[in-house]
Amino acid sequence: MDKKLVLIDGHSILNRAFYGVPDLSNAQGLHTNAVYGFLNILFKILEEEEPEYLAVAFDVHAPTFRHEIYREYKGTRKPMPEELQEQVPVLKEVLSAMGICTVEKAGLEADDILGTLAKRGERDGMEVALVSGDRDLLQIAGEHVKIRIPKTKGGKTQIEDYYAADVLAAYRVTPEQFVELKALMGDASDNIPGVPKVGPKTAEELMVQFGSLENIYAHLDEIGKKSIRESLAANRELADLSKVLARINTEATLPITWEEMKKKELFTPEAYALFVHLEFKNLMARFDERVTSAGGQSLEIHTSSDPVEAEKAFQEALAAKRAAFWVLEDGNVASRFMGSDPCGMDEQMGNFAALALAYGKEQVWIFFPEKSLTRAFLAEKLEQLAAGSGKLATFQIKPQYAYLKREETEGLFDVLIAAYLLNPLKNDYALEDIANEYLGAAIRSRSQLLAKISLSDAAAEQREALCEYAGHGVYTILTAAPVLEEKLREQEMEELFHKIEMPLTRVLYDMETEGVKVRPEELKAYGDALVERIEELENSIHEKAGENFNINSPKQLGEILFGKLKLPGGKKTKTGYSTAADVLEKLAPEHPIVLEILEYRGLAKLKSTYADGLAAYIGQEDRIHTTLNQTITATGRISSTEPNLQNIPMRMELGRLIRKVFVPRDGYVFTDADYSQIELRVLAHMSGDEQLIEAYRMDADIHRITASKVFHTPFEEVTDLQRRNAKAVNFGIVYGISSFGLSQDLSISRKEASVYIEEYFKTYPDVKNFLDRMVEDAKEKGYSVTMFGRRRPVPELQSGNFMQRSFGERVAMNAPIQGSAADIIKIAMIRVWERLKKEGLRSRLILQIHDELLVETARGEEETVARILEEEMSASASLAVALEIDLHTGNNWYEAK
DNA sequence: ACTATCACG
DNA sequence: ACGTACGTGATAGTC
Repeated sequence: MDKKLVLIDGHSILNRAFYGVPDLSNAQGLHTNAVYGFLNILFKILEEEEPEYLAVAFDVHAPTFRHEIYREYKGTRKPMPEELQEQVPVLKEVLSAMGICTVEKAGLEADDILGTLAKRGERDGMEVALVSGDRDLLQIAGEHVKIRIPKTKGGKTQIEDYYAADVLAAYRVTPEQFVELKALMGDASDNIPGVPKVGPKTAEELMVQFGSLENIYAHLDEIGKKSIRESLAANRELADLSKVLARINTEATLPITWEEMKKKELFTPEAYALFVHLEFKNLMARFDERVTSAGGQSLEIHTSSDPVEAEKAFQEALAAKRAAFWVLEDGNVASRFMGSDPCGMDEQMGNFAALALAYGKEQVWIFFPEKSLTRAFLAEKLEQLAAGSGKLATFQIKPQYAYLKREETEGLFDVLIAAYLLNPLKNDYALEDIANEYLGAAIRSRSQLLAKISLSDAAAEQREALCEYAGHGVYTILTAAPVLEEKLREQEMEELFHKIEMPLTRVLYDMETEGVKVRPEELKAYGDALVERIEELENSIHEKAGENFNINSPKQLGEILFGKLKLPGGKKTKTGYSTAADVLEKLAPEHPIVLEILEYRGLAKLKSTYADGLAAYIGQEDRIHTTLNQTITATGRISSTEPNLQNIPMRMELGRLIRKVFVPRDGYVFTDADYSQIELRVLAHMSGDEQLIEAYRMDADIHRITASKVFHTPFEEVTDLQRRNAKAVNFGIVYGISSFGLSQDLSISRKEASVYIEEYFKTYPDVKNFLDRMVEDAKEKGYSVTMFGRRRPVPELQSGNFMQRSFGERVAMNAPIQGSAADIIKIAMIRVWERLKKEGLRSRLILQIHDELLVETARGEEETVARILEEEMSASASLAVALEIDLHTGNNWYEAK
């Protein structure tokens, strides 16, 4: 069989990929979408062709790229965007790491390199596949030269192939004639002038009729159209010049040999490390070669189910200065409580698949529970280890408290939490990323090693893979912990880590385990009541529309409203008309169907997300166990998932009623305490604005005071509208004020909004100074900082893009405020939790909703709990203004709020 | 897997 | 001129 050669037009494919793949970037803010897309195309081609030789050609000076759309509209060059520019060297680095030959030469365009190599390959008896996004290359097509043009269609890459015959079929000219076709019609983006008045259509006709430029000029008089004939006659030189320009040089001198272009092993450790850095998760799955965390050498992993060995290993770990453990278990909190009957500790430990232990110099053990080695025994050993004086690290400690019952977190170090604090912007904090980022080591990921099988199944069926996963994982934990600890110290987040985040892991574990009781029958009844009205509305809407359609589909709804009913729409969104609530509200007077749609939407939301959604999470004893995530948000807030209990309806009465199904257990009541405007108070404190601080000292309605000051109106005479506007400005300030945003919120002109903001800043001048300083600082340092030292990187501030930079500015204003408030309530949670324990109370903290804590309070403990909440929440930070608490009790969440 | 929408602070 | 308020998560529809 003939040898195969694949040639790739580097810049052209990178360019294609850039516009075809949605914006991606890694943790450092480096854009990666084009490189990612390029590699996808590359791998697809390699799979299909399986070539022996491979080269990628580049222009020496990055050309000005031509985006199709711009070419169409403007016919001019568009400068290469910075987001793309920065990916060129990255791609070259990746190619080099994979040992792929890149070819570039001063004075030669990539086209010429490709043409030369393609022809050379053909002469040497190779099958050539030339991959480019540029149709100019079609002139190179031949019997053994296939031009492959990738097209991205709806996320999928399809490739058009052209041998010489295909070019003839598609364009009615041979590849050789393609040059002259282009010479006639010209190409503005390539600076080929062409013949005036001759466009693609005319050029094609002429070439089909006459076959060549030469022949066209030999038979000029046979051309029917006078204007074309005259233009051709007058521009002979231009036509000839264009032909020279359009022709790709296939005889260039390139001092490169086939040997250099030989494809080598692509999946090298260097490439793997780069992919980790670029966060190309699915591409990393292609690496089969063994890469390890132990400095390239393979790690010796001991496995055992023998209690004597376990005892010995734990004793050694206890004697070591540092140790790491990792309990591998399946499922989340909720899964521990999903069965019908309340199960005992033994059964709850059933998820426990293995325990990994690492200490000293590459001592790595993995214990698999068996009859002789019980989970309870391992848990006991773990407990003893944690009670020792050494440092003990782990990854994601929260669920592991099921086996490590201690309430103190001193000496414990969760590398997940540390990695989050060091960069809260990441989507996930997998151990392989931590190994790469902080140790420069490469370990294989769970998906690579175990695909989608559960850990307990892996323990039974894929023990070897599980051992690599657990062993390298725990070794990474052991070695990364001191690195992360040092970084936390450097970045002055040690205290935040040890005093707030680590103790909080324990608090959150208890809250999750405790859960919240609901009344299933009432939830069901609530849902049934909704269905009745939903069906009524559905019928009425379909009747008014004159046809049945899916109201839940924005697409179909848009067609009905703006197409069939001809309502004045035409507003926003990329995919079509917007049917969002604010748009529909403005449309309500136009047609009675609109109000019904709005009501339908509201009810459908309550039914699907809350009535039905929550019901699916009810576990033993009618309790719902949410997962409280500590490493999700950019600002330091906690988030709640499966289910989200931080967005239970509140603002609208009908939705709010669902809170009646959240109830305390028998013999208990709810105590709900929330901070009054904590973010504004944080702003008053951090800015030190005397006026704002004074406003809070007056102990009156803050929005009314603000309105009074901003609108120069006596306090008593402030109108509701004035108060509403002042409130919106207060919110706007916290979000990182912009006149546009405020005008949108208040439905006023941007000018008016600007006036409000100006007046606000005149009233509170140091708030303005503070916000400016926050942006300035963040710009200089690259991150924002909260009162307790929490950082949030703001890479957008460096962007050349106005929109992105403006976003960065708003983030820089908001993050210190939202983040400090998050710090404060976290401190309060820890203290409330500790007091409840210390005072031997039966009451439990069960939920946090950003500025609010919900305590399931034992009857008889109401006053004590109220006092604890009041005291700890107001004392959790010492601000220039008081931290006020609103506190209520009730027999359900509706009453207590 | 992505988009639109909407629930909360 | 650019076109957005800050931070989340769940659902349904669409591709």
